[in-house]
Amino acid sequence: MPAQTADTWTARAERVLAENGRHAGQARRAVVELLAEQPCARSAIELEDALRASERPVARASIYRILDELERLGLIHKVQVGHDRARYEPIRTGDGHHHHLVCDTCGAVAPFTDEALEDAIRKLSGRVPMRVAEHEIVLHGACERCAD
Amino acid sequence: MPAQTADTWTARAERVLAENGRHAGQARRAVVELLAEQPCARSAIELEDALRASERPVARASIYRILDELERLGLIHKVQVGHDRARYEPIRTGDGHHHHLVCDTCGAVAPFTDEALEDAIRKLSGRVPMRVAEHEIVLHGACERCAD
DNA sequence: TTCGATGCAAAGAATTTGCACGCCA
DNA sequence: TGGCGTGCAAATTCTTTGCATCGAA
Repeated sequence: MPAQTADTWTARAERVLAENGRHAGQARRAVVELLAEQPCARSAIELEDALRASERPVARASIYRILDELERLGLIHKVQVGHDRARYEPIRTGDGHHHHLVCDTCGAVAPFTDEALEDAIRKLSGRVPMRVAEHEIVLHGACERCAD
Repeated sequence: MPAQTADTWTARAERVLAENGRHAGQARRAVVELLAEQPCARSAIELEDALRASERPVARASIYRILDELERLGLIHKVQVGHDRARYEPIRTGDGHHHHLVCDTCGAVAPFTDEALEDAIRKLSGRVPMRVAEHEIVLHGACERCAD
């Protein structure tokens, strides 16, 4: 049940923030709750728009600061899908990590997972001249709606 | 021999440009030749710096226009490695396509290839709710120099 | 001589920083 | 009360556009 997953992440986020001596501001709470509801990565601007339309608008600078902090605390991932701005999404402990499909026509972003792909990455990581910490995979193309 | 590969790409670029009714300007020639020498993806700013230090400086706006045109003609790829600016690299017909390793410490970018990975992507592409045209894979971590 | 090519400056868009004030622990 | 939290405006950085001029076919 996705609602519970969201709650869990929200709760963990609040806890981690508190443990790190952060006060509980309203702007940050609004951002955390909004992030928890997202099905996939969102940009700072998208979050700002959604918040402006809500009951708790948050200044753009605050959004960037909050996102930056959440990333440093390991609560969200900053991903560079599409050829434009950065996007952010919660790191949930339950569901494994996923990658992204990007429609180059309408800009839609959707998640996908593939174990064979992860396996290939794992094996590959040992053979490469680098200590691999993360990986990011983006498939570009036309989504079902735009392909027709 | 890499020099020949570079020559081949340069020649193809000049040909494609001519076929599309483009005049042969000096700024564009300088950019094309510089791109041909690069071992991996470069940003517009990096190209500008290299050109300013050379005998044929090119205005930044011209560099962006040239890169944009080369991309539209299918001569270079625009890739979003790292969490920052866009990078560009020639599309050579000979050597297959590759992906990127990015050092999060020093920012270095290096290419790698892996057939198992490509295979996984090919198989995956059919199962996904999208007509996949391209894919981009980036491994983040610490390069050999920075890992020590 | 006709367009494309290019430089320079200004405009834009995304992101960051400085500073003063407000609010939580 | 002290320090984090937040908003607003200004500053940065990367990229694009407007416009006048130069150069290649």
